[in-house]
Amino acid sequence: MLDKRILYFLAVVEEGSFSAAGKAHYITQSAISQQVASLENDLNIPLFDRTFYKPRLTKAGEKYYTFCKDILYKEVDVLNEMYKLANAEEEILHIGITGPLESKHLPNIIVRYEKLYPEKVIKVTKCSFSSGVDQLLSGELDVAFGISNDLSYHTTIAVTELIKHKICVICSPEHPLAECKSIDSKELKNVPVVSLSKKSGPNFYADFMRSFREDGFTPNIVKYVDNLDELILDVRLNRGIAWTSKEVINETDKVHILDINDSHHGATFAVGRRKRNIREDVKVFIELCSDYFSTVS
Amino acid sequence: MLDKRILYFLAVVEEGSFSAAGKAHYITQSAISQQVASLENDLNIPLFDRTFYKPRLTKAGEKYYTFCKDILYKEVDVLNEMYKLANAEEEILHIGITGPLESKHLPNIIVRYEKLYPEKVIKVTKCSFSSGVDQLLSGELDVAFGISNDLSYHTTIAVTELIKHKICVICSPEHPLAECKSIDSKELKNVPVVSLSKKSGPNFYADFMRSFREDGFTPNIVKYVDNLDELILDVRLNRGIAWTSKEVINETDKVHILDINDSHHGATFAVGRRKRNIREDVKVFIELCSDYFSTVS
DNA sequence: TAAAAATACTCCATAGGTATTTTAT
DNA sequence: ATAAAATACCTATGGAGTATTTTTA
Repeated sequence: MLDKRILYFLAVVEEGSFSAAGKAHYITQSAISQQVASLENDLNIPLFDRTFYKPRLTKAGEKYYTFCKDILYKEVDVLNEMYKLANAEEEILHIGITGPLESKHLPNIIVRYEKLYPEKVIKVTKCSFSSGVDQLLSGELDVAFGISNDLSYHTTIAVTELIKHKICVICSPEHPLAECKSIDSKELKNVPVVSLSKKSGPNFYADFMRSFREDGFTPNIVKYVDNLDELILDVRLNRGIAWTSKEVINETDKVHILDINDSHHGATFAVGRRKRNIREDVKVFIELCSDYFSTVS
Repeated sequence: MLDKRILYFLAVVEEGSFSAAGKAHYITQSAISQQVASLENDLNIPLFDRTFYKPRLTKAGEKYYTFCKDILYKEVDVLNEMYKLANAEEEILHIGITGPLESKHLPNIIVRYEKLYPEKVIKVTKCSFSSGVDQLLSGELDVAFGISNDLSYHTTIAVTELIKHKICVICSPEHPLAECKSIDSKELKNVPVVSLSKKSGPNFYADFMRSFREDGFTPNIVKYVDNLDELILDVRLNRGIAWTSKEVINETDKVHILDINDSHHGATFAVGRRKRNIREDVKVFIELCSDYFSTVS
């Protein structure tokens, strides 16, 4: 995409005169004269020797002609490559996961997705509730699983809720509470608690604390951790009890699960994407998630 | 000299936003938006992903950015080279010669010219009166020696007269006229004549024939030749007599020279250049010729 | 709240046209 | 005599500004 004046210049060279160049571009000789003169003026170098009947390239003009033609030829190739790039769909689907729920169910969803998009490559990244959101916003991730509240906090993220977590309390088998099957919230008032940190999900955390207020007490939090694996480990080591959901606990975790009778705690497992991400396969992936989880619960 | 829109595009990439690009070019964000959009529209390829707060290059956009930057870098070099070419003077002086007068005197003029322009290269070309003019007009020659009348025939040629030819008739030593030192024109009425052809100099020829009419008779031309060497040869071979000038005849030509008492024949030796050839050294060269011949005669 | 981009609308700078002169062929 | 280029002058298109809305951060 060269300056129009250069295209006129090239036409003068190729047509042999300003008038002929004008005809070739369906404009007047006058316009060609003016524009080429303006080009020469900007370059501060004469391109034509006008002392003959028809204009002749100066040596500088010859150099410029070669240079410009070369650009035009190369531009054709570049534009072709660009056209291919523009029409080639992104071949990677970047998925962010946060915990064991994804580990359990994601393979089933991916199998369906790959049937629809066999040429796509899937890259899965482990992240926290908050880093998942950040990476959605920055474009590093196409979809991120997590807690509905954290995903919903950003207006640019479209959230699709998948299943409601069944909130429970877990404790070490050595913990006194390991005797019970269920318990009332108030009885947990002074019990040492391990919690996910604010950093790992600001909204999850705010929600968590609000729920305690609604339950009518302030928890005795003795330790903060940044992810679920650490949380479960600390519970097993009997550092405290923890609020979590039944869905994320496995047999192998060797922790005791207590139902809570009157809790305001709650969380919804969801998947998010940037609203303005227009990729069709991303939307389809989320539909697949939605369909899958509707049959699971 | 790329399209202005491309410079805006590059600025958006480098400044990181349309507004910043506007500031960099002292125009509004609106203008940048419009022009970049117009560029994308012409290319029919999006250059930016506008779904984020700030624009991000698409893959095609990255390719285009690299391509355009590359052109800009190369253009700097090309313009430098062009600037040198534009300011470098032409190093060759093309001189056209027609006969022995130049062979005799040109070396003396060239010596003076070379003192003034030691870096110039001189190229000498033998030509006829008419081809000398043609080559002046086409630019192949910078200066051409010849007959004033032929040079003057073209309004675009500046003619500088050098010396008037002393017209004489030459004949073979075996010719009856070889007895005489001078002769009246009318006595040559029926004598066989060799003449330079019309082709070798249309105006010289027309002039030649007009002079005969003024002398009062039509010459008995038996042969036409295209240059002086052939003319002298034919005279020596006694094919006929010939009108020429004393200045172009040497001892070694072994022809007899007759003065003519009442001839209207005449010719002026001159040097011509294209009027619009603005080279200083060409003008100086002709001044040197003029000065030189003013001292010779 | 602030900053960015798009867009509708407006204005004017300049690309292009008209008419004429000059010059080359 | 013809065709070309330059130039003065004029017209109108499109580049740039203003104001506003929408969106992101």
